[in-house]
Amino acid sequence: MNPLPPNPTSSAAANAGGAAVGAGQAGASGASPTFSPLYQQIKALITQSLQTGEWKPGELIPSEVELANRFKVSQGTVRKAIDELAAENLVMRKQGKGTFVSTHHEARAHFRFLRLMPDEGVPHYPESKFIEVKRMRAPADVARLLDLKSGDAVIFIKRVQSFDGVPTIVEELWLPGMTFKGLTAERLEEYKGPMYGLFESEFGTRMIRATEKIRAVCAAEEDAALLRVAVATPLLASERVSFTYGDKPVELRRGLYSTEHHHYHNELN
Amino acid sequence: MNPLPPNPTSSAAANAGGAAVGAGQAGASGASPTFSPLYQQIKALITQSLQTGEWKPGELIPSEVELANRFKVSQGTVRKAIDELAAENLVMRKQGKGTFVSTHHEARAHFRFLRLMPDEGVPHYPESKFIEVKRMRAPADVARLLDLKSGDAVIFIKRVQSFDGVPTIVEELWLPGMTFKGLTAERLEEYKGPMYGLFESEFGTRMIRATEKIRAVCAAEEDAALLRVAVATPLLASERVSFTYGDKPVELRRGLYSTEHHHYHNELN
DNA sequence: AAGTGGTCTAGACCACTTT
DNA sequence: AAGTGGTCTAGACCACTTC
Repeated sequence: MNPLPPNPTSSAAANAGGAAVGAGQAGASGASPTFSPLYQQIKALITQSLQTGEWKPGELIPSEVELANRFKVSQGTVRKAIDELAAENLVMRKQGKGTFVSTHHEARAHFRFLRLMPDEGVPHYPESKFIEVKRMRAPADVARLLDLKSGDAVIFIKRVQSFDGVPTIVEELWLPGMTFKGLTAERLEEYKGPMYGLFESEFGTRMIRATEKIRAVCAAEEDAALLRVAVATPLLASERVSFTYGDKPVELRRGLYSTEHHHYHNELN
Repeated sequence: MNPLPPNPTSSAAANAGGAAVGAGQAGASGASPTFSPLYQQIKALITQSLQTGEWKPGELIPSEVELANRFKVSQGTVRKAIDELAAENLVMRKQGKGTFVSTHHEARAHFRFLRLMPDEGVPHYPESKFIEVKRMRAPADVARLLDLKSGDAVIFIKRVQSFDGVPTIVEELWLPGMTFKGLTAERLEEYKGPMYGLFESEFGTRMIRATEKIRAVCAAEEDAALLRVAVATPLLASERVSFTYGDKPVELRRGLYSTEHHHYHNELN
């Protein structure tokens, strides 16, 4: 679209040759209502290819030189676009090898969204036990957070996670039924590794960021039993909404964390 | 130091003119044990000027062109150094105006380290009531976290913070006595604004990052009274260590947060 | 008009990885 | 040797702010 116009408007700087990208600028002279820098346009195009699956998680994307040729911009401009994507953890650069699409199938990815750390020793990967998996209609609060209509189909999951055999997390998840059609208890149980890896590989949905709200609560009877703690033990209550491309919410997760031997870790910059 | 040598080693690339910076390279030919990129060396030099107070919080630092001339490198190299400093919140760039040293005397800085948000409405700035301010000897655990020796002089502060008149946070702070010599209850009470602003202006110590550990606990009698909640109410317990330049720990803060009307907010990327 | 940071280009060489 | 990302330079123009 908009291929190689004279481009008289005040947009890209020394873009002498004329560019194959020109998303932000209307054809009219003078007025440029929605201007955005070239590298942002390139970044959007690359993100689009990530979203559509042209390059899949774990795969190598084209080199900077190749992308520069494709988009008819300089390598430096592509570099700046990829720099931002790397900062957002959408891709990973490896010197000498290339740039790879990020994936949740990695040890280091496991603790990107789970900030619960053991008080002593290195973090281990938790073991999951599923309590319940069912389809249901979204309650009003769930629907609101997932950008659905009240009563829309959702998948509900309840599970307990244990570290070294010690039950530590009990959590409930709600997923949009449309996006995760065909997700069953069997597939969850037979799948080894993080749930986000399953979502990514089997349902083409990659979580790229999340917001979390945390409070302190008292353990109710049922949760206390699952975590094997006394009733009224104080627990961390986390409500997490995860987003995929386009800031679309695709998971609501409400967890109760026992902080007997673990703590929630955060870095403030 | 090391001014304008022929610089035959394999360090900076097209650094044709010879550089005024050459920190990483020993004069010997061949071996370069602790090589670091030019822009990292520039970044370190700028950080040093921030630390020594050559440019004070809130002030304008020299322009990119000026710094490029001073360090005898290109503007692009200075730019990359400043880019990283801006990403770490040590400086703030403002197009057309210049680059400013970050300061805690800003509305937006107040909630950089305090992630407790009201469930409804916009965050207000809390009111402080000091319960206790005294000098003491550092207990072993405090000394360890502040990189002091057990028994070293520390300043202890206990206070309650209220939002819109509702007591919400009770916290205890420990500060190295050497760094904050002369800090008294009077100065704390007469000072309006965030404590980090006081530390920055009066003691020349700027907090630049922090790590936080959070757990859930039950309110003990004394804390319950201060927060006006029932005994055994679940509270968030935060332990925060703040660092200044050179990753030097200079504050330990243990806080109890009531999550009746507030929650701890976090963004996961 | 002059100065600042922001974007873009073109070309060079370096460090690392693979062939 | 060839290809990749990483660093560095030099020069241009743009958007924004101040004089």
